[in-house]
Amino acid sequence: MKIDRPARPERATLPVEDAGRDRQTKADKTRARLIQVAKRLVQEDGSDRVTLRRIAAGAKMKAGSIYYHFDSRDEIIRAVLESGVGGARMAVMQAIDEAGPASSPLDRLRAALRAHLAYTLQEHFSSRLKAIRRLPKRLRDHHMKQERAYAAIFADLLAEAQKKGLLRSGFNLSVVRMLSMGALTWVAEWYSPDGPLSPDDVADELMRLLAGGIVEPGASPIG
Amino acid sequence: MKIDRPARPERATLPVEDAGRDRQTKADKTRARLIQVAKRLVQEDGSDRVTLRRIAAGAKMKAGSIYYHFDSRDEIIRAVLESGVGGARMAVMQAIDEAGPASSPLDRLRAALRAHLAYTLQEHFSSRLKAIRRLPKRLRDHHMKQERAYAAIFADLLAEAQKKGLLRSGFNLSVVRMLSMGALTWVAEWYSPDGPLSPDDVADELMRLLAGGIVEPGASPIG
DNA sequence: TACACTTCCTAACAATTGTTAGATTTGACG
DNA sequence: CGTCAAATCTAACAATTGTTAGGAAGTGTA
Repeated sequence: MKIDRPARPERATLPVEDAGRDRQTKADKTRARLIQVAKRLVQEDGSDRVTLRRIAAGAKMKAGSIYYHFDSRDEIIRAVLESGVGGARMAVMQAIDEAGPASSPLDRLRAALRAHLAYTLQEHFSSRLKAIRRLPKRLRDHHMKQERAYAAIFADLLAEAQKKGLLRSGFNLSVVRMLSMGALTWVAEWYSPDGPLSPDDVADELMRLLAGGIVEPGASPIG
Repeated sequence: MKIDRPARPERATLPVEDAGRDRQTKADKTRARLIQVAKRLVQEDGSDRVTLRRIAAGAKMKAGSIYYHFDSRDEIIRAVLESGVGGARMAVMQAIDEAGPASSPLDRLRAALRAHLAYTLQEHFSSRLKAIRRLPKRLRDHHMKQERAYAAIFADLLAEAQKKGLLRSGFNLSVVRMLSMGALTWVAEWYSPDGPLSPDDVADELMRLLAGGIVEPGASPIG
């Protein structure tokens, strides 16, 4: 369908979110707006189902005009993914920073889990976008890189806690981390803002689980 | 695009999987084969991306012929969903039965979690299909019914354990259940059969987590 | 004013989709 | 064999998709 690409307005793929201080000015805002609209649509309906014409409509443009800002549909989706994981990363790291370096790794972990879940539910991201295998392969690689960096945050917290002797032995922390992240990622599929639970409640419930389990000590020694 | 439906070969929507004993005979097999092919395709690429022409090709037919067996594409997807959740349900219930009624609820829970994960990884279902919100609304309702019945299995096990005094108090078992199921559901996104871990290993790790948590007793009392 | 550059639109294209009507094949039974 | 229904195919349809070429506005500079 497409074979070659002719000359096109060059446009450095800048971080989109934090536009530093040297404002490239003017309607790079349009680019940001397009990403924002695409983001919302992807959140609502999944990365498939999102068409260029719907994005354009949401940004009060016509579909063809998008190609002035992006080279292809894939690049919009990539930008959306980037914005999503990047945002979560920043939110989590900020939460960790706010806990302070003197805090316990477990407290920082709780803060991180809270931030992660809050962002996930607010932006409704993980459940829709992290289904990486569903993405066309071309988008997968770049996205998984970011995903790994994000996962490393939590891995570091767990490793730190272990190093300080706060954790029981016999656990595969990598598995524990992925189980935990999966549990939180999946929250978006069942959580209702109208219910009695706040996102922090859910995160804390997981943290309690990690802390001591649900089983009464003494009952059924497993593992 | 479509407004009305003319007469069409009637075909009772039979359970598809267990064809009882009164074999409606003959190429209802074709229907089953179509579902099977669709199932595989959905597993591989997600319920979008699966086209009638690909299903037909996989079943060595032409796209138009599918309409002899199904009224629409939606009905194929629905059949696939039904087959998926139904299969998981049967696998889990069988695992529970095999544990025996004399077993501890926690042992039955472990068996159920194992069976759930095994089915999930084998059929690669949850990660692809349970993203219910992504489904067109018409398919959602019926599927969520089945999903609720499936979730009830695990809810019952937890409730039973609680009734027998095996669980610590202060937990929202509903949340715990959904966190746990989410954790397992998400395994399909990161699990690799080539790695050192078996599905049962992962399920057991979660069970250990539920049992006693990862935190050394005495460190950082949370909640 | 005119010029040049940026931004967007119009109008189409080729491809693919779900779907359908009608013809054709298959297979069992007389 | 012939007959009739079941099962599949052929060939198209309307709609929608990503994409593109070329033109039309907008916006500032000389």
